[in-house]
Amino acid sequence: MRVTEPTGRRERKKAQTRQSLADAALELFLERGYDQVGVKDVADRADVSVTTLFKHFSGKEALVFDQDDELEAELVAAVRERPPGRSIPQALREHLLLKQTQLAVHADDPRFADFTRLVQETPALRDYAQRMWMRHEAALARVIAQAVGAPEDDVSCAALARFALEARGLILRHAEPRRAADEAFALLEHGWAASHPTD
Amino acid sequence: MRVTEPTGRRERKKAQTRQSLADAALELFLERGYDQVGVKDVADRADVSVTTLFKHFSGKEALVFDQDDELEAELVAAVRERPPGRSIPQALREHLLLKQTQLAVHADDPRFADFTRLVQETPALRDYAQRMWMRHEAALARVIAQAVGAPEDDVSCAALARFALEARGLILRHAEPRRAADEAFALLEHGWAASHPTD
DNA sequence: CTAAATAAGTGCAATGACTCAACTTTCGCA
DNA sequence: TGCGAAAGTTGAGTCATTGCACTTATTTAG
Repeated sequence: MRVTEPTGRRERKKAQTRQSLADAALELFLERGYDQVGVKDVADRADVSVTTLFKHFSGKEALVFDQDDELEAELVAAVRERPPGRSIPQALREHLLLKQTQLAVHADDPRFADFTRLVQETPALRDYAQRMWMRHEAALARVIAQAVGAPEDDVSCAALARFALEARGLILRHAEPRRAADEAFALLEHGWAASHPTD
Repeated sequence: MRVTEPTGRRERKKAQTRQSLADAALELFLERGYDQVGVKDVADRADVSVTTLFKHFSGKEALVFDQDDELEAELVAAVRERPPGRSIPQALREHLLLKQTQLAVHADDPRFADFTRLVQETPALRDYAQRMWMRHEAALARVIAQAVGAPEDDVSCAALARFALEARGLILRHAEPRRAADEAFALLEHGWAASHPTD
């Protein structure tokens, strides 16, 4: 009964069909556009049944985003392991910008460029991505509270967490992300500094 | 060709069926719970066809919320007609709290209490209500920008608008709304004061 | 006052995402 | 080897939402 190491052919096959589905989905969405592709089409191209598709992914939108856990870990790390002298809002601003820049860096990879364009141009996916980030609001609030020694359910920490994540949407839609981030976070940094001068 | 006064049997009938639908929906949702009621059931009780239902309401969730325009007007007014000496974040905090308190005031009306409980306990409705507020983000951002003489698309104004509306969700889920509002808005008030000392 | 324009409402079929129940196949492991 | 769990399948079904063709009532222009 091993806990680590997935071990086995079975798991590999499972991972493989999952991957086939994700690949098929991305291909089709890029070819025809998200709304022009049915769940059925994706399942067909991956050569599995629709039911199987839903055993692997919680919904149509999830076919495109395979991150989630990673995302939360990075977010928490950005706060917990921020360099000394950098405030929490600053650390969050930099983290969000970094994630944006990562996209720009891969801009030469046409796959990546097309993918981001797809997400930005499809309302359903844009919204899903935002909710995906918001899903980690609680975790972020918790780590902030820990960092400043506040109670777990402290409202200002929860507020900072939500506002910072929400700021991502603001940054995304603006042509000049850096400037947008600075202006949006100015609000949070000053406000936060007023009650937590040292963090 | 009259512009004011809707005048006419047609409009009256239309308003009536709309009302029947809203009433039927609320009754059924309270009786059985939102998810246990189909759109068909609502249409049947109001004695209209499903197609007609969708001519009156944009979706199932909309059956419960008949406000929207009013909401935006009040929000804009709260900023534009704020008493002298009160900052914009303060005005918004008070406005949101007022809307909360309005519910508490009607707490003796069992209809109202049940209604709010229904909304809070049904994820689909909770989310819809939040999106309903967020729909006025742009309008709020615009009126804030006007109030401080900033360009229409100023990022700090957009940020304040979004954060303030988003704060509503935070306030809602806390047991002590007043305190939650104070803590969440402290962030915004201090941050805003730093760059707009006089508003 | 009547006829044409307009708008409300109906019935029905279709689509598309998602679920369920009852299997069959395929591994992993004792 | 052989059993049980996990992966996958099939097929039918639910539910919100939309499009289409049609009827009926109400306006309104002439």
